[in-house]
Amino acid sequence: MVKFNLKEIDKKWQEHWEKEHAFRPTVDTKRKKCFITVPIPYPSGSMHLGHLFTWARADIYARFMRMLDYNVLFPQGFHFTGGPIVGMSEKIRQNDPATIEAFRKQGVAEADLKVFGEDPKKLAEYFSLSFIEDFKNTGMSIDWSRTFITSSLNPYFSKFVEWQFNKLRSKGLIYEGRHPVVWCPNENTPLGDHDRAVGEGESPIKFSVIKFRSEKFFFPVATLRPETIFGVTNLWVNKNVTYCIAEVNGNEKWVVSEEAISKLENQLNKVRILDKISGERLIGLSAENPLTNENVLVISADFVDKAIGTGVVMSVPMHAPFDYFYLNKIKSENPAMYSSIKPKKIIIVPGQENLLEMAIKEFGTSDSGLKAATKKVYKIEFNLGIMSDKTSGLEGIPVKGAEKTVTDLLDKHKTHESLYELTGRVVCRCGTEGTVKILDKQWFIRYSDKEWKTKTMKLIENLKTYPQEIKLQLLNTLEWLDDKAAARTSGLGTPLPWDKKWIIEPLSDSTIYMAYYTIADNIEKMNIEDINDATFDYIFSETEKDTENELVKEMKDEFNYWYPLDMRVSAKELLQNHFIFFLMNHAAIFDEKNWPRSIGINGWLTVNGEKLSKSKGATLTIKKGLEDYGADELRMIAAAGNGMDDVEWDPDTINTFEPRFEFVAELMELKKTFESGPNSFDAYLNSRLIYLTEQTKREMENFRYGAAMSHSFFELYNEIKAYMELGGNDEKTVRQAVMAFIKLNHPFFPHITSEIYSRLNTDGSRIQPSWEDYPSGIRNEVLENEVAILRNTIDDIKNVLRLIKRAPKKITLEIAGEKKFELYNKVVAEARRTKNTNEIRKTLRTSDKLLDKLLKNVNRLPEKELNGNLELKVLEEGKNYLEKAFGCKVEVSRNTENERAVPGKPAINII
RNA sequence: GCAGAGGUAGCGAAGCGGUCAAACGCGUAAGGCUAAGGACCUUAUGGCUUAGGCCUUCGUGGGUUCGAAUCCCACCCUCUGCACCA
Repeated sequence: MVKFNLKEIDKKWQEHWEKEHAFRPTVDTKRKKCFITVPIPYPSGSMHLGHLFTWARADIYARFMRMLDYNVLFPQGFHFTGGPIVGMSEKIRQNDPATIEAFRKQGVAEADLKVFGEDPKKLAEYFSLSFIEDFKNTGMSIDWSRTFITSSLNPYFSKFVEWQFNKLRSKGLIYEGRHPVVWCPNENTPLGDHDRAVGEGESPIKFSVIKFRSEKFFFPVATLRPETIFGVTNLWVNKNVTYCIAEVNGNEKWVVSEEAISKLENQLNKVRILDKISGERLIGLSAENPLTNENVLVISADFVDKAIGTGVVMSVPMHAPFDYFYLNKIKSENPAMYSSIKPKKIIIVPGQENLLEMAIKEFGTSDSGLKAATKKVYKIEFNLGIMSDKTSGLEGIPVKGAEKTVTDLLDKHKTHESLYELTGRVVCRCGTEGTVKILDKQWFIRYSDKEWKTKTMKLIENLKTYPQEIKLQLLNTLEWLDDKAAARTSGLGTPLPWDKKWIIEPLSDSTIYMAYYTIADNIEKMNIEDINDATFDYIFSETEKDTENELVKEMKDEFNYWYPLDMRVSAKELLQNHFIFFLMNHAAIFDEKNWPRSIGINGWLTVNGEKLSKSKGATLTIKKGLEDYGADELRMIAAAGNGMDDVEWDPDTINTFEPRFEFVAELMELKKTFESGPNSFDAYLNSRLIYLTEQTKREMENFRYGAAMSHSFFELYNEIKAYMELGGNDEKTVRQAVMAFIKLNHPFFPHITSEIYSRLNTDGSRIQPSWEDYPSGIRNEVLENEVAILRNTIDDIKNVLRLIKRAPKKITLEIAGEKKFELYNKVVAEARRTKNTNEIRKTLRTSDKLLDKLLKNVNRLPEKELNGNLELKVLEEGKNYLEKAFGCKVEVSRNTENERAVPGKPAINII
């Protein structure tokens, strides 16, 4: 019995690799190279099974490429840039129970916790080291001599990022501008999705503010549909709301709700409150529509919300259900005063003339009903509506285009501003209501740049993507990609070189660092003061200026050898943010020959139906996993899926790992019992080996490890077992099959395969398996068919025995005569061409019972012709197995007469 | 809302025009092996069937084809991303 001590084997080989520097490649221009990366993790917690899924895939790729004799570089750094690490440290210092509990759960000692609270850097370092340990313990073939951290904590890396940003700026791809963000007024910081207690996904939306002039001041109304200004019949205020009269930007007096004041201020307006006035007192005033110059009345309505917009609303009854309903209401309440107000229809939807009335009928006049009606009316009018003849000059143009025309017109009259509102309620984790703030003098990367996008499109077209579909998604993302704020005022990171109060934010400083790996070890040997933009220009560009500095020369050589990046592996959530920036920045900064070659994207891992997010993952850490399982066993996780779908990983699968390897290893120890004397089953197994090797390789190359492993691990194992069972007993064949098993599975399970390989490969010619001598050649498909027939026959016998419910005394198998095989093979040949039975009948021009039978199930015919003599031989050789399995005498013969004997289906007689 | 991916047996997951009642794995059941449990081995696992057969299935409803899990159309449902956030 072979028994493996997996823990010992893991340790043995990990130490071996470490000692040999097995994964620390050097520049060797004679060899083909392969450069692989996975996005740098943010070390704010422990590595969990979700991480392992992605990294195992990268490592399998790395090991596979090494077996194909590539010089493989697979380095790994850590991302310190950003806010959360600092935030966590802060929370620990404040004794936040939830945060502290989360760290304790991951096994962090109290003394360490204390240190985390004092210094965020220590926290990040702690988890970086923890990651490295987990990577090593799971057998990741990472070159640790090139690891680095980001942010100003690593001045060398900061120099590199400064070079990148200076470069982008010099190409005109960075500019200073303003930008609305969701803002926490308490913490004075932008509120990202992760910082919110309520309102994930909500964002600022731009309202038009149109100013209606009245005698003493302006009524600024906020609207999402400025084109409806032609249909305004009145303005709405709320009599129960307190309004402010305020001087805005020095020269105009506006009437707005009290709540609107801080919004205006946050959005870069200078506001001075002059007076406060009850909504009641605004009723009855009139104001001038800036486009139509009509005077409209100010009326009170309860639905006007002081917190939305300016607290002043324009009423467009024919296109807004709220306005329609409330106007009718006050008209009926006070006809004398308001009956003269006549709604105007300014948008026509062909075929839906009574759209608004129908919508109100459909949803009712409750608040929620009117809301639903509004949604419907807006949507239909926006998409299908056409401006009517009551819209001086805009008649006939679609609503879709009218908005811009109207705002342009209003701008010309200087009666239009804008105001951002949130698409929904946002509450900060600190409990404060979020709001919109416009950040001034913010730095942007011009990702909207047409020329840049075109260049990137070219890059993406030449990029190999696994799976294929993600290329389309990248191109689509490129289309809507807009400018991105590149810096913030808090968190770790590298300051902008020309404006040091800004810190470059994490998604922007992590776009080209893969190039940094090629120099990461050497650059730290330099004096930091000697490094400047010229150094990097020299290293990373084509220019062949000479330099005295040998070290810099070496870095240039390293870069030239290793770049471009051959493969980048990640989970799908990074595709439309990190990956697109990564590609765009490469297009901008590097020469075309250094653009990335391929990317591999995987889905999310679920375990027992649960997604492994950061919080859930805390309970499924690698450290916990390694307590129960060997490294290779955990690595079976890579088989969990092939494409971008979320994949469920079933830990029970692990149970099948050890017995299979034990069985395979045992085969070699038992070799003395093998008699030599190859038979059909040897040729059969060889043929299957060739097939499964081809399949495995193909799936490996396509980055489909689930499929690859199912061939290399499960199917191959089954084939070897079937071979033994049917009576194969040739030592050479078994050895070859075992070797194939070891080799094909080496990328997945490097420890145990190395162990078995080293035991088998006693001449010591090779330390690590290679694909150089994997089984190859031409398959014997006819033989494969015939063995399949033997197996089907076995099934059929069992089937029959079950039916007759008694033990057989004797079984005879009669194989069809040669004539039948001739006809059969003719049909098979025809069926390859067409499966149309009438056509086959026509070409063969024979009528025969057998032909009828075959044509009845055309689609069950094999691809290849059968051979009667071979069928006889295979069944003869399977006789031993049959006799043993069924416990009776078995006879195999050829019988031309037996009606039931059909090629591929011998007649079975049970006595 | 926009963009992309997907819905297959008890579960996970292959298959992407014809050897498809559907690979492979897990689970479950029976038998073997065990002092026993685990592991392991054998068999079964859509339904019916006393001779290898038949019938019904691949989100729902249509369509194309000699033939559809696979192609087309519509609908329902799920997942991912949508930016200052790693």
